[in-house]
Amino acid sequence: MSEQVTIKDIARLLNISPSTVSRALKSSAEINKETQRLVKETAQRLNYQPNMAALSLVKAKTKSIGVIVPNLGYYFFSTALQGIEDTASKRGYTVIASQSLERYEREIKNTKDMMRSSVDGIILSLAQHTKDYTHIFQLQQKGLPVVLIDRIADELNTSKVIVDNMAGAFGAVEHLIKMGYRRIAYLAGPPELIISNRRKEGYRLAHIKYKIPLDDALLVHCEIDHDKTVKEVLKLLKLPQPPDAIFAFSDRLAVAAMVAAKTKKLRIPEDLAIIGFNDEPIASYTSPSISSIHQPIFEMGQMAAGLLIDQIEQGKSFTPQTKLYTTRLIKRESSKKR
Amino acid sequence: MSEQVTIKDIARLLNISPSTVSRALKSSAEINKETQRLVKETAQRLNYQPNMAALSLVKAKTKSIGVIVPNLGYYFFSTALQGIEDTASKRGYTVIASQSLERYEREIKNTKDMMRSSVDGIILSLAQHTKDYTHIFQLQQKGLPVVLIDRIADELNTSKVIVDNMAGAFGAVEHLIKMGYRRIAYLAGPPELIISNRRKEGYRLAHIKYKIPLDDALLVHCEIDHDKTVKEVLKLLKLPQPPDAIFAFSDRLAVAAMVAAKTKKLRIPEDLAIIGFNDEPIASYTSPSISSIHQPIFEMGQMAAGLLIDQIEQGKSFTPQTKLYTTRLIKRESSKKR
DNA sequence: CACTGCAAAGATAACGTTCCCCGATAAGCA
DNA sequence: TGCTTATCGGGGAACGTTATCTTTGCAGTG
Repeated sequence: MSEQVTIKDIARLLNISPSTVSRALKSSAEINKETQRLVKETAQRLNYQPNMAALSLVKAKTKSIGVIVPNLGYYFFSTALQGIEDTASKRGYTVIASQSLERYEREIKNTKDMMRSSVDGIILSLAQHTKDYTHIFQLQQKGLPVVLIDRIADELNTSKVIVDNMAGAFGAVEHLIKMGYRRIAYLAGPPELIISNRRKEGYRLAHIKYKIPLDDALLVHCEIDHDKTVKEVLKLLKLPQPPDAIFAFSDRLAVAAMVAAKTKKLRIPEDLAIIGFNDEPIASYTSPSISSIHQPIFEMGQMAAGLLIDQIEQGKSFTPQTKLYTTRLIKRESSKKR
Repeated sequence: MSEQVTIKDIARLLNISPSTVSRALKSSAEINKETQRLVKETAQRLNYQPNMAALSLVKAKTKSIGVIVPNLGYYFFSTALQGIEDTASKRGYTVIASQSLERYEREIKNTKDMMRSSVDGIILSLAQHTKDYTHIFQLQQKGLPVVLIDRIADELNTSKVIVDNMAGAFGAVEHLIKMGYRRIAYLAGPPELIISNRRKEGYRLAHIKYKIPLDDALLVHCEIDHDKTVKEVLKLLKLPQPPDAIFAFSDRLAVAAMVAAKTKKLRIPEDLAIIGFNDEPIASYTSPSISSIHQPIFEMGQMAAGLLIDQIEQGKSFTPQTKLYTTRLIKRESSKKR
């Protein structure tokens, strides 16, 4: 139950004043080298740990950043969190993570909680249905830096870390086309999701480039829910002119598509090719394995934390930046040439 | 950039002393009802938020708890975290989550970081290879309550939240036996994992009860790694007397087993039945869907947080408790009668 | 009318740290 | 010798809150 050692304890022990100890510990120039050595040595010996609460109080900074993501169970977010933690810890910051569980109200509550625990800044990925941004404006009004990652909104003037969704989708669809598929469905995410819409744009452009007609019947929006998605895909497969390939918004949806196809006894990829997005581990666990679009998620997390901390430390002289990462096509069995 | 409102501001505005405001806000009995109303009202109006740093300083409590788990990408841990956040937030605590990524050194670093940010207590799930517990003893020596969840160690005298692994495994194997399978392999986790060993015990007992001979060749340990597991299962299937069923330590391993079986063109469950553990979503996404052992993960998280906070608030009068949850057998396609 | 008792609220110290301002000592300079 | 100037440290306030101790004012009592 050892009481925490404080600066005062060290001061008393060495018969110097607390101010001196404080300055010695941060290697201030106006303290004798010898004294500094002595102070640092005893601090070490007594296992002195600075009291963060006191520090926060006087500096009005907590050296902690908040992270709010839809769901840490998603591969994307738990991986991004690893990247965030990585640079945060390297730069001396603590991470407070929370999940909105895709619910707008929870996102609000989480931001409020973050403000209460007075983080120095927030990394946010919007919940599925968030379309009112007053909670974020409030943060900015309070002077709290915000960085958006992946699930961004154009209306917000913050730093943003994203992947080139349009190019990624274009590449996926182009790949399917080159492999000989012509009737390609897009299993989109919820219509509110800006990233899903960007991918739709890429899907569209690929069709235009290769002069393949677009068919609205092949565009279906799905909630991020396995069972509902399976049903949507079954409907798709019952069309008079069913698709011969599916480009899915995420690997999870791609898996659902595969399940649906299997219940209809379709062969993959011969009868139906599938490609997903994210390059989640699950994509390579299925049989056949699922082609996907890879994003550098860990690095994106690192970048988000870096941008946030830069802004925290530079203050209002910092101008929000948008970092766009490029994707990589991962070819697997589910999209082989037919 | 609105400066934070403090108790002093309210005091100045109402021409009363800060002490009065403080007491009024916490509804102290020795403050006039009318004054209390007034204070609370203006606090509300000015959107007063107590300064946590100041509070921590005077109370020597931070109202935050640390969570260290192997990987938030695992369904178990992200779900448990939801439960933890749920009761923590209900009881006024902030959660600081971090991942050891199954690495012992990271677990150490994380505990150190937690001590630095002076959390009031820690919920921990051990990394795969952790077998030296000095970092945990240090925490306890500092007077920091610790609760272990799922990945526990018998050597540690802390509260523990676990599932009855032995009974769960027994039920899984018994189910396979009742469905007509006789040569059941156990795809165990790493040998260090106590929960894997408990499940082995259940596996063993079921064999004894039903008088089925045990065969060491049917017991293989796997890292928590898809590809390696696939290889292990392929080896298993090449045995002179291959298994007709597999009980996997986790649903992830079960999925790997299924992939391996499919490359050998085995029919599931006719040629090889499979049952997993955890009842992860992935288990129902595969085709055929995978039977599994369900654990009340969210509730376990809630319980862990509850126990921890109880201990934090009761101090040393609290005696560590172990909460044992029961599992539930979820029957799906992969273990149908042959 | 003086005294007691009590309700209500003010004053002050304390938590651990930093930072600004000042004091002491000794060296350098004219 | 008397002055300035570094060099090195000390003193004390401040950050926002709570807890302990006092003070104030007023009603009730005999």
